[in-house]
Amino acid sequence: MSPTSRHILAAPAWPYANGPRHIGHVSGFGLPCDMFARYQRMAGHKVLMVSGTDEHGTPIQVQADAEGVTARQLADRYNGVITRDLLGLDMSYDLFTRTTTRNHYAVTQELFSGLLANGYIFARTTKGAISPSTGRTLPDRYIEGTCPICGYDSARGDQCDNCGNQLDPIDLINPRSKINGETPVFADTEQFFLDLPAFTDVLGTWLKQKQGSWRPNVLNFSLNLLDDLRPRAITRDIDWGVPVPLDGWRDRPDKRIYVWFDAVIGYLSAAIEWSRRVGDPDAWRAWWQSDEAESYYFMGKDNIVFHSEIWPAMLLGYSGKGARDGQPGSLGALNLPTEVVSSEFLTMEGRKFSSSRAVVIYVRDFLARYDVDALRYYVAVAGPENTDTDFTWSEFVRRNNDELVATWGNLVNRSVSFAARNIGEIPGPGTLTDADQQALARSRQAFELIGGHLGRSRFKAAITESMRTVAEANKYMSDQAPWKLRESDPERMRTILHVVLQLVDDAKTLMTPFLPRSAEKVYRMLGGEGGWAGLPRIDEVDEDGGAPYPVITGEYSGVGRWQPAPVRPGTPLAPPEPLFAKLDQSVVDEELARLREQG
RNA sequence: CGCGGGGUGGAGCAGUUCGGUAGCUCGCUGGGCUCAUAACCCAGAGGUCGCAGGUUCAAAUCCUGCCCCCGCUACCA
Repeated sequence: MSPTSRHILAAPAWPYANGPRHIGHVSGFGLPCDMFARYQRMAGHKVLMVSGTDEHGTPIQVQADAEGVTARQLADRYNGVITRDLLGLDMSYDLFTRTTTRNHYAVTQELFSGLLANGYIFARTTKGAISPSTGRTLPDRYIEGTCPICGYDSARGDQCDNCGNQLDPIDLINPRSKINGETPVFADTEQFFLDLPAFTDVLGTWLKQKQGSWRPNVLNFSLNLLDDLRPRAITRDIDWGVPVPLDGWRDRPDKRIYVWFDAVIGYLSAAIEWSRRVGDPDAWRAWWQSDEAESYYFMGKDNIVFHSEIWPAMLLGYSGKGARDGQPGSLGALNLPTEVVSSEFLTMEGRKFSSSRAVVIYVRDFLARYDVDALRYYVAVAGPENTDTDFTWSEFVRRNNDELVATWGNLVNRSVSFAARNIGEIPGPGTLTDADQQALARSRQAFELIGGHLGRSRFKAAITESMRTVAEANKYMSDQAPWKLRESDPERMRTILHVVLQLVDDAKTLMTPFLPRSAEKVYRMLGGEGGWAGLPRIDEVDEDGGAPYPVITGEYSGVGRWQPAPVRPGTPLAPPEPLFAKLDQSVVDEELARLREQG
């Protein structure tokens, strides 16, 4: 059974570097993407999972100003924080980098230049809001004033929250900056625009091919947007961002490429950076330019438009495939996403996550108190895969205790400790009964079934099926009751234990994409040597002697395979430590109290 | 306002594409077992699928209208 090895790009959204990650940030797309990538690697495919921190844009600039630091300093800080958050989650990035690298600047400018050369980017003068004290673009949502329609005095620049009407900030009565209260100036400003309407037909043809394979929340939404594509400004009056690569613009301190334009390019630039770091500068092409290559993008529902319309339009335009055709840029033609996988949102105890209102649990705080696999299990089984879901501490404790500990943790514990105390090693099989054969066959069949779910990003179905497989192993052990045979039939007892431990070993493999760290423990428990799950690490790197920065990377090839592996009779066994910690009910009250204190 | 997603036993969800006596996990009740982190195994109770109509021999599943929650609506990311 040697499936054709495919090249699979796993592309999780880039976290914005304005603060530490909370579990809402990572539950929708980060962890699911990691589960997907881990499965695909185990299935024998060549996976490239790249991402990084998204560090440009107005919010970081504003926050930096407020703290009296530079945008660069703020980005450095949160790049470090987020990198550690994601490492703690065992996210198996081949490269987790950032958007403030020279490489990323160069790739962004190349995409810009290619789109410009093909006529898909044009300059236009528009009237925009400018902060008089800084000269920077003041985005609509940073402006408030009195609604010209209903008179509400805290209308936002783009919409009135009172009457619901869409607004233009220039129409607001007494407009003011939400940043510092000053009155914005509406001035003519020249910006570059991406000609999205030039891609309406190509995008429509492409999206319609995805009927039946993409989740409906992405596809229906994206198809609908096609009717109203308009040119989108891709530069801003700001000094924090990628410079516009044109004479007369390059050195201007007041014009930069818009953060979203450069952020999505990160998927490509990070792949290129990874290639250089592994010493094979063209390696990225296998994931971006081969007809057979596949790419899967994971994000929250608020980012669908950037991944299903804008980024594909950029890829098409750069490749010379829009309404005006053109030539591919110097990198060559680039592939469109195979699939855009969007999650819905996680809420927290019935409310939206909000750092400012302290409705939040940060990844680092969570991991300081609980197992990473307890969180990964919760996200897999109860995450916002198809609908918004609510994280509650009581549900977390229940899922941990009554499902993860009771079912999987206990199977490992009862089987390994029984075998360790009564035999001391993995016993060999005697004659297998029908029940034995059947249990082993069911376990083998689970690989295809669960693998199918994982390959289609159906994580909830996959983990549920995995747990069902574990429950069947528990039932097999109960039915066979080896503890009754210690005196009467030790040979039969050894056979049963052999089968049970084989089931445990299989289940460990099935659990690896979801719960890599505990799978690693079970692997060792059963005598495995070397690495199994492939855990990431942080390296300090730099570019040509520039300032060092941390990246997540790791060696994930040659680790566990998605197939049963025979246990080795004779392997010594020791009574195990519990795989997962059972949580006391008081955890719920403590965490709720902590939330109240913060809020 | 428009568009998209969701509204299924106590809790959390699947099922709705191709309509046919409502399914999973947990909890609950009763029983069993004792290898195991009072974990494991068996049996049972519990819902008519947001609301109101309609189509059909038959609807959670199709059609119409309405209500509620979430997101997007393009210079927040």
